[in-house]
Amino acid sequence: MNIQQFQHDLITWFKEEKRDLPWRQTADPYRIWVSEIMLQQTRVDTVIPFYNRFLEKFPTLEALAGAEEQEILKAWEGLGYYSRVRNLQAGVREVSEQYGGTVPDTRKDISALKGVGPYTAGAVLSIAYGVPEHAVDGNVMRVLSRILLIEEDIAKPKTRKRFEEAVMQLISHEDPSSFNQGLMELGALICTPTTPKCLLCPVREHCAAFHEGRQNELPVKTKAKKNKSVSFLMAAIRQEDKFLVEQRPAQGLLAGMWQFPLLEAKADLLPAEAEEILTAVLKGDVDQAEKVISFKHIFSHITWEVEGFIAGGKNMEAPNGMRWVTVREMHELPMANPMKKMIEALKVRGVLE
DNA sequence: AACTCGTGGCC
DNA sequence: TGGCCAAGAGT
Repeated sequence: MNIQQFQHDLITWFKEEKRDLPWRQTADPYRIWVSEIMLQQTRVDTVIPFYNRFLEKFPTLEALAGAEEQEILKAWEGLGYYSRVRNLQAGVREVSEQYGGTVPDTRKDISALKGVGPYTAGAVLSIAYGVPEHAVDGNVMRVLSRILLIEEDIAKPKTRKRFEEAVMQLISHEDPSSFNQGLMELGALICTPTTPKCLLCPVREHCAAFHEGRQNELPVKTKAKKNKSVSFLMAAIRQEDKFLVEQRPAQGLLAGMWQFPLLEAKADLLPAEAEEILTAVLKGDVDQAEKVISFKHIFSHITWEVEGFIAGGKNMEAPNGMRWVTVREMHELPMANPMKKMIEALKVRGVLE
């Protein structure tokens, strides 16, 4: 492989064909950092509106450092992987306090920040500071597995190191940013998971898999195991003009998000059974239960099968960790999709505005 | 190393 | 429609 020629072909193509994305309009390390966190396991088209809103609300590192947790969660609502934004804020606060607000420019220092792993460290270093450091994501592993004909399983953690070493051999020291982004852009536009567009590829002459006609066999990636299912009872309990809501635990799935009371329960609950369970668990007078919706919500590793009920409460105190809120107040709270599905069902039913 | 942690789009 | 995926990190 002629490395100089490869760098030139990749970088020239990238500068010519790169998409016009919001985070390519800035040199602000904070903004590039935010984009890299949002883009983790998330599609570009999904990220764009979140990125724009988020930076309108938190335009500077200090603005994010000073925000309330509920505020940042609300800004992240609907994007998923909510620990990302908590870790991002923790990292930002550390930069504010330990580095005077300037994002550090060495792998050692930036990697020590919350939420900044090997990929994000290299991405921010190369894109914001022009440091020749590897930034190996799924795109890069796919692209280089083909170009270099690497047959190791990219689903295995150990394999990433092999690609990091490869990038350090190949990376341009004149333009590390365009080189790293070029590899990712190539993976997104040309060297796609299925049916790569080799005839449009700017580096196909450097590609070992293309020369052997084996581009469709790579990368090697073992399949993920499929997820399990759990049944829940979700209850919108109305008392006067308020509904009972609870905050999820600070750790784990959808940490810190708000929802109608949610209880693990058997499938196909009757309204009477739901009333009985709710009365016992909430230690209150719950009546008039009616089923509103039944839906599946598929997370990456688990599936919720939710049966949603509307019910009435009488002279109930809010149990620990729960609150009575008006509909207006409810909409200020960060809520994940299962809760939103229930709210939508209540709107359809005319229970909610 | 294996598992957790969301969402929406695609075929 | 179910499986797979998309600029990963924390534990």
